[in-house]
Amino acid sequence: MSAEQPDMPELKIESGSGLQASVEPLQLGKRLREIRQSLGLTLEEASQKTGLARSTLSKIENEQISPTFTAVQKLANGLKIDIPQLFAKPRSTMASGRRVLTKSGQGTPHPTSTYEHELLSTDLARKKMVPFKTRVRARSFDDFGDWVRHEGEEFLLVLEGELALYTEFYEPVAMVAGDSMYYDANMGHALVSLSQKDALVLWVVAR
Amino acid sequence: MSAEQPDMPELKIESGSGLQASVEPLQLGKRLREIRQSLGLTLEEASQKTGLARSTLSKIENEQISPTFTAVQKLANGLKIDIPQLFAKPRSTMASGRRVLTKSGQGTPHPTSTYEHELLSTDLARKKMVPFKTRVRARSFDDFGDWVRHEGEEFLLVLEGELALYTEFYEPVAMVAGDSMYYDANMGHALVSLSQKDALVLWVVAR
DNA sequence: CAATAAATTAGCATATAGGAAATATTTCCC
DNA sequence: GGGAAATATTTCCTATATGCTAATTTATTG
Repeated sequence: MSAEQPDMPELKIESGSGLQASVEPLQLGKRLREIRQSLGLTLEEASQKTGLARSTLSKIENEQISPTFTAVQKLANGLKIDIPQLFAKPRSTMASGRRVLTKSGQGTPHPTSTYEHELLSTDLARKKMVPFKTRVRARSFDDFGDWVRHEGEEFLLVLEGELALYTEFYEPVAMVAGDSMYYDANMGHALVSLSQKDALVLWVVAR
Repeated sequence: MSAEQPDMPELKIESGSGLQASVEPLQLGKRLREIRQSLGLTLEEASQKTGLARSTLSKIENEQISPTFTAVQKLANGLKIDIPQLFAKPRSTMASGRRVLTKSGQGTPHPTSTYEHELLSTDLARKKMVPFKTRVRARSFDDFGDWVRHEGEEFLLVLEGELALYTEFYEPVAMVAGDSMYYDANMGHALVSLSQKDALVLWVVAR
């Protein structure tokens, strides 16, 4: 990490987690039981599939023991589930019909020395994407202390003006309104306005 | 699924996963060491933060023992990482410095009876997001046979004109240039131009 | 090269997980 | 309801993870 002027300083672009410090009990046992039962398996069958003893499975499900990592691997392997999924919180039936409107100019402001961000759809948590409009104040690459770099992929659409996109591994490229760019955000990147007026862009980030 | 006029018929919107059956070794020890070192912690410091003995940490990192799940919890807790992340594979395509520019109007056309899509960044595979500009030809909700519905989440920004966004669980809402909307795409949705000229929007979908 | 810090290993004590079999509980059929 | 089969839980023993202390090895640094 470096980025003197990160796109979004305090805004952690994280996956679907939302809160992270939430010390949830994470009841592995209950979780496992749900999975096993949803597969229609008895302890005996699960035992055969995983190579773990019936009794061990029972104890794990009842939270009487804390399984070893190798045991967890056997579980995941035998029941055809991947480990992150095992620990991911019970995915709140991600159906939902969420919807949030942001009227023009009514986003959440987030100014920096080089960019002037307007975060969109901020009152929706657990988004896969983070959209924001940005007015590019920078007029030279030197306005940035270092490359901006972060996890994920980024889509950029120029809304107004003219600008140059600097990227770590390519020559700078000029862009005008209507042009768009898709790039890996861990590659250093930075925008510089070329027009008299600040260029305006739409940015969408996905982790 | 229903959608007589799906946003993007043949285009599979997939995440960055790609293969899934890859039976990776999942070397927890190595992973943990990376994390600890990237935090600039010594074993002793990590020990204090996690409550696990120095020697135990060493053994775990060197894969001499298979940590208990409670140990893993202490690890995750003490080092401020969440468990799924601990087990997520080291993201293969992680590095990469992909970049693709689409000049205004140079996207891939994809017309339907209600929408006129221009797909952006099409020559980049395995994207987390699928961006496209769309000219909304529909002038009435009846122009659609049924709701458009698909996996994932969708971000919508109105670029030109005026339109109404119909969604399954809400009243229709009018939007003008600059307005944006974020919604779950499995909720039925459809756009209808209200202005004389067709409205123009930017759409970004993430699975 | 010396001095120091950090990491690995060893040995031992203890807590706890894992496996096999006994016991308890539930399910289901008559 | 009773009894048998299936399923789950508990018991007991062994294997192993964890903590502690300390010794040894391996970086780091001046």
